[in-house]
Amino acid sequence: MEKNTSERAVTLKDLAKELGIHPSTVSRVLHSDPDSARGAASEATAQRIRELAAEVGYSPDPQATSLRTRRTQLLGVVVPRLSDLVLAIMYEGIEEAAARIGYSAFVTNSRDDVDEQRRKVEMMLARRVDGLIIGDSHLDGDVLPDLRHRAVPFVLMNRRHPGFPSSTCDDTRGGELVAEHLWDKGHRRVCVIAGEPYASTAVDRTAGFVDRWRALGGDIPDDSIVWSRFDTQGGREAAERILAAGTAPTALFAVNDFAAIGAMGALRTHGMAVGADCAVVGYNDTSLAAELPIPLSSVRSPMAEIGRSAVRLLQRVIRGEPVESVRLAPTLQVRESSA
Amino acid sequence: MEKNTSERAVTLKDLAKELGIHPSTVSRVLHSDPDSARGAASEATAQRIRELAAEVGYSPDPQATSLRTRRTQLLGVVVPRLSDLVLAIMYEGIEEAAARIGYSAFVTNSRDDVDEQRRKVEMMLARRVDGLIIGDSHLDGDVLPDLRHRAVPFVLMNRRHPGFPSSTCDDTRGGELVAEHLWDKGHRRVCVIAGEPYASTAVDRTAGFVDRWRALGGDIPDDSIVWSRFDTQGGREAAERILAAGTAPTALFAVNDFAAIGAMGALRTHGMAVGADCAVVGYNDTSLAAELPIPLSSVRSPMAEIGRSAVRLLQRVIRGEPVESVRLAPTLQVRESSA
DNA sequence: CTGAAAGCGCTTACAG
DNA sequence: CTGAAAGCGCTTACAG
Repeated sequence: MEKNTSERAVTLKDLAKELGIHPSTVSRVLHSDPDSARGAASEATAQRIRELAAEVGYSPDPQATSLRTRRTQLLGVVVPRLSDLVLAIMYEGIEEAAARIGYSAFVTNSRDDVDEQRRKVEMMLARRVDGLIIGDSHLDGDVLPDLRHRAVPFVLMNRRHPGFPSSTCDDTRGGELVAEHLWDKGHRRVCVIAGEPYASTAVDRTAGFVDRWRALGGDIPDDSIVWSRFDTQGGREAAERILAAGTAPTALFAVNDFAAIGAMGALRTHGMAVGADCAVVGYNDTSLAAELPIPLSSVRSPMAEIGRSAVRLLQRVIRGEPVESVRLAPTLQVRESSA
Repeated sequence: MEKNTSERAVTLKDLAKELGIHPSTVSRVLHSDPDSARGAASEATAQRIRELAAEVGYSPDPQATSLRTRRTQLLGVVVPRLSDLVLAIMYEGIEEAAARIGYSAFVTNSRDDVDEQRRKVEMMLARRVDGLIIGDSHLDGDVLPDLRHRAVPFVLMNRRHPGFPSSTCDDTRGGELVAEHLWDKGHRRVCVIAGEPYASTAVDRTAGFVDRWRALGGDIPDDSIVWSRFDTQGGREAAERILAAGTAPTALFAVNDFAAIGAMGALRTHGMAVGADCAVVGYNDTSLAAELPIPLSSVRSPMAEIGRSAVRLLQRVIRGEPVESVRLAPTLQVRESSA
């Protein structure tokens, strides 16, 4: 039998015919793990089968296998956008963890649009994924109860939602860390570039900061909290609004590194020196933060681990085991922007 | 028939039984497009079928369909890493263009490692994708001839390789644009942060710059070209090497925005003002460039369009039609960093 | 216009 | 230890 280079892939039947045995025997051998022959076939037969399979590069047709077993070994992942570095890193964690347990990850962008999210989820289900990792959950979203009602195995990632299992950073704690740091540095007039109000990440980081700030005795009026897009431009616009509003703060907390970078740009435009005139702290400690011309202080969240942990969580859900949400601890990296 | 909320999905057979007709009739109707009944069934029957299908939310099992048709409607995409913003944006273009023609995109990271690349390609083929978009081609790579020999439909994206169809930016032209710009601004002592020598993007951008520079009458010794990683840290390290080497250049061309940002950091560390003391130009014009504290000049490449174009190219390859590589035109965005 | 049959490539009880 | 059969959910010639 030649190594296969033609159109048609080698099938179980081809192997069986070549060896003069029944396809079911080949199947049995190839699906029990090598050491435990488990009565699948005699060791001699098993060896002949495995040798031939390796020689011709046999790879079972996953469509046929799925049709029979009712499992696709596919994990669907829905994120707002992979061009958000934070989600891209989490996805790398997902891909790695999924591969380790025999799944492939299948990812799609929803642009943080609820209609698109619903369409993409349906697309994933139409593809018959074994489970779903939702990375774009909205606090007011209604797709989750529907998924639960349809008994679809799923977990949330990055953003949490009360009542559903999730793998996230402890964003409340992250906000607290920033409040403590800026308070210690003597800042008393601070503003928060808070992100999108529909995302738990934004809400929790902001709430963690504000609550801790007030507990420390600080004052922070509501109009010091400016909701914004998560990206660089959103951060710049939010900072512009803050600086236009009157007395400039001595420190800014942006709940996202990219928003923080945008804010740094706005400060410079207004002739203010980042660090000296106004401290800036970001969130996620993306690889850029440490390398910026003025290195950015940032809350480090274990992004890849959040992705890996989501996979482990989902695996338990698929198996019907009880699960507990995971909230991973953040740490603060202090750099020149707020030193 | 109730809307399906149980474990088992509704099948063609279920629909047929409910309507008292044969499954093959249901299949025929559901697969011819609505307006052209094309003798699939009487209009009356067709209508009943479509209504019931919509009512119960029938979605055909793609595994069963694939097994029968020998097509998965899956496009495999291999990229170095989605956490590289450039690839993430290209992937968004791929996803959109693929959906438009009835395919789903299935993406994986290879970390720019040749072994990993081979593994990931094999994984994609084992999943029986209908075609492959290779975004991590190495100039010295040998996986491409093997793929061609096995008659796998594939195209390259972002990085080209002589003899294989690709969708890329005209990187040579991009390098030329930068040379012309810096020359016009009066710079005569320039260095190139050149990226990885195995990537055609790096090689072409650098060659385009150098060749044009010399054609303009400029001098650029070989040790002014410093190979580097594509990321921020790689750019910083390269710039450090350049600054340590002796006479500082008056301009730096980094073949990647992130490398350019790292270089800006290194300049600042050495007390040099970006723009005033040393111009910096990047490549790709990622969303960050315009929003940086010192806005970065950058060659704009049509990233999403490169992805979309790769899909169209691949579709032609899958159909067995002749294809021509696509090289999309770049434009230069001049900003404060080199104004 | 519609039905009946075969078969895509697997897995999995069930015999023997 | 191995074979034979059934069936997962589709599509597609082939009849009539």
